[in-house]
Amino acid sequence: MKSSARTPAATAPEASVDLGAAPGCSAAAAPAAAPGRVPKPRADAVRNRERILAAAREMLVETGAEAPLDEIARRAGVGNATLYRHFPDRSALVHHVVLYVMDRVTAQAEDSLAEEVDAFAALCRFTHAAADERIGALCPMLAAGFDREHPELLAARDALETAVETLVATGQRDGLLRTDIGVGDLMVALSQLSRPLPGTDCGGADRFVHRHLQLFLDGLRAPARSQLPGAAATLQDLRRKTM
Amino acid sequence: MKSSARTPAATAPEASVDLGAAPGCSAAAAPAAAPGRVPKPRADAVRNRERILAAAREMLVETGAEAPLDEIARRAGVGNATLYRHFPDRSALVHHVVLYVMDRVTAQAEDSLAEEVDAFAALCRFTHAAADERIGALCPMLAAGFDREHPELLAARDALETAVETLVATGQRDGLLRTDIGVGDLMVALSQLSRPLPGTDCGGADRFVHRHLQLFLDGLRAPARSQLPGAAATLQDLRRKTM
DNA sequence: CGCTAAGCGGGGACCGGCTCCCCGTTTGGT
DNA sequence: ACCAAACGGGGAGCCGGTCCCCGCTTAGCG
Repeated sequence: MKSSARTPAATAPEASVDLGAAPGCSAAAAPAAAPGRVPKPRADAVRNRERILAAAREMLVETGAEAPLDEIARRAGVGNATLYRHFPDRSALVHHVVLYVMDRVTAQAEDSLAEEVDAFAALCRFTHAAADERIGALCPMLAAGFDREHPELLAARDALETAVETLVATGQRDGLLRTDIGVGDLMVALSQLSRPLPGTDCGGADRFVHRHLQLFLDGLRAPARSQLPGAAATLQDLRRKTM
Repeated sequence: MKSSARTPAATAPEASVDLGAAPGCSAAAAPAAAPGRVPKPRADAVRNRERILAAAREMLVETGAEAPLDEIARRAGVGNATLYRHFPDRSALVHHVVLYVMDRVTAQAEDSLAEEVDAFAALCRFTHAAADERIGALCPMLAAGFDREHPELLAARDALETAVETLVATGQRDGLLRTDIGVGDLMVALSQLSRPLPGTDCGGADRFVHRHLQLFLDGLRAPARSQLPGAAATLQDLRRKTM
């Protein structure tokens, strides 16, 4: 691993999008140390928050971006009010889930390159790992409007992009990866192949995902077996449509 | 090409699901011949029916299985009442769209095998053609419950399956296609890769679909470049989850 | 050229599901 | 043991989709 803050977003309570550090009054009571820091998070509150986040990730992945919030709450084992207390609205929830997953995927990209024997092996490991993180299920949410311009999101995206870019470039430099493909090709195909097919509770399809990714990766190997139509998909191409 | 009624379903008005092919008698008068035969379809009625079907195919492909029917009507340039007059409910409409597309894809499979130089070339042609027919957009609808057991649908599915099965088997027999994959692998990956990514009006993504399919096909070529996890996906595997 | 009814179009009522709030109750923290 | 932060369930409000009703258009035919 090398850069990009990892662990924080994953588990830490971390102030919600909205609550800024506004309250100017501060010097007062015991719990609040810094100027206007929220007094304290209660133990079960943070636990519930994480349960909700986990359930939301599952539901969003299975059911899609328009999964009923009440159902997410039910699955998390909390009342719906609790969910709305932690995340003011749907987009806030999606926002945090997306950040969480992107962060983990970026970490996978960095770890893969650092730890695998060659760049192609790293690419394979990254690809399969990203699929396990259900990265494919996220694209619909990213595409579905919402927070396109949010700085946190942009930062996460950039981190992911550079990590994968490095992975691809290294593979091509070492002659292991065909040179007529771009980062965009990898990311789009990865998203598509790992997308859960609706209707199934991602129960059986999963068995196949890794097979198909492996087949795709075989097609990516260095001696190109065919000439591809169109031009390599760059990051700009993605940006214009996916984000 | 070899079997399976083709052209009829494509353009002909073709009796709706409900009205059976009862006409045993024929000799009688001009409009109403047999007991309760519909007198006649009016010219603009059949034209509207086709406009609706075409618009529905577009919308279902772009927006997904839950596209608003009123919007389909609007795009077809007819009133919503007209749509409901032709297709009593959503599932009837979807039913016809699915049949139409499956029929065309089956035809592509048969033609490809008959006309291409070798089985792998046939497989490539079929795959790209099926993507152009937006077969990927259909799976969600098939999965979304509805008419799983309808005989017309089962027949269409069987026809498609045998056609593709032949394609794959021939390729494997001739040593052009790796033998550790099954029809299911091809169909699922094809569906996934050709699925429109939501949010985009399938405008830009299309450019990439064929690139990625080609990459996947390269991975399918005969000297297998890796060992695949899991077992080849058979038709039974698909049946249990996709239909 | 005019008749007849099949077909058309738009507006609106019904309905189901999702969002979000309110208030009595529980529970963690000191 | 106290207090307030947090919880949970129930329900009002709302939005969007489905489907029907009625006056108008127009194809088909003598």
